[in-house]
Amino acid sequence: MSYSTKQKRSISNYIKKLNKDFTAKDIYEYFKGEIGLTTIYRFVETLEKDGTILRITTDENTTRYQYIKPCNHADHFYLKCEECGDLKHVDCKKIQGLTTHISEEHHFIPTNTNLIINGLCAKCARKENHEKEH
Amino acid sequence: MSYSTKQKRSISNYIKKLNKDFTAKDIYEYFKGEIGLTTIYRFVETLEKDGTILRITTDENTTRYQYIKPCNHADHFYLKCEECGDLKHVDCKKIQGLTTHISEEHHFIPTNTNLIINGLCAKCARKENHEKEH
DNA sequence: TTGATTGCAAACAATTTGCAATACT
DNA sequence: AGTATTGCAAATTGTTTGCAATCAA
Repeated sequence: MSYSTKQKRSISNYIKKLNKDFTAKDIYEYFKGEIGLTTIYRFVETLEKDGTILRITTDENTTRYQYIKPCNHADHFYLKCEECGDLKHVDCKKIQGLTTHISEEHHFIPTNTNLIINGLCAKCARKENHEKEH
Repeated sequence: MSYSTKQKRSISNYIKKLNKDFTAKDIYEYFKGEIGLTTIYRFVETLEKDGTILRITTDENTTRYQYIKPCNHADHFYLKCEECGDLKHVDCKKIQGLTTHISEEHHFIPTNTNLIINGLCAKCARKENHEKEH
């Protein structure tokens, strides 16, 4: 897709290359001084309506989006560290069959699936262990 | 569970009887003049950490919660209807093995797992079909 | 040239924090 | 009495709007 303005093209290219989810502010920081926040909020909104990007669930209070590659699915799997807040994306195909099966069983039409495993990431778990030793 | 203060008991009773999801402001409006917003935000946060309520996905930019009726295991598995807000609890043992596996793979120590499938429940799907016929 | 788009500044809304008053044990 | 909890006011953070300047066709 080709956009009419420099700003829109820049944002579009950036989020396509980016291999993780993002917030409006992430984009703003990247193009600091080049693109205004207002423009970003406005463009991101149209991208969402287009279906180009997807609004995803997190437990922050900021809106997170993710670019959807034409071939990939709308299911999100995360490991969320309660200590440092890190959100790790996990690719898992097995779970898809499972959720499809359960949905059918309940005559439920799924649109988007979120699996969030809350806990301690490897780094924070290690840190916590060190602290206990002293 | 019994809470030490009047405010906490009031909030707790309110959300248990309420059969839909809610925001901090919803509670505030209900107890207008009786309970301060700050108290609500603070209590709701501890309820979420407890696992008593669940933070759910919406496309508003406010945090929505839903009370979870007690169940014996720490893993939560839900079908969430985007139309009527209904939250159906599903019992599924297979998922436990799967999340354990994913966690180990990433040296992650899980505390609690949430799987939420968003979509249309049977009832709302049926209703939508009827509307299309006219 | 004319209409769409940008981006600053200000408005608005949700949430958090500091702190003094108050409630519980 | 002494600690935990409340709630106001103010601060912070995320998002939206009004509008004049700028860009694209």
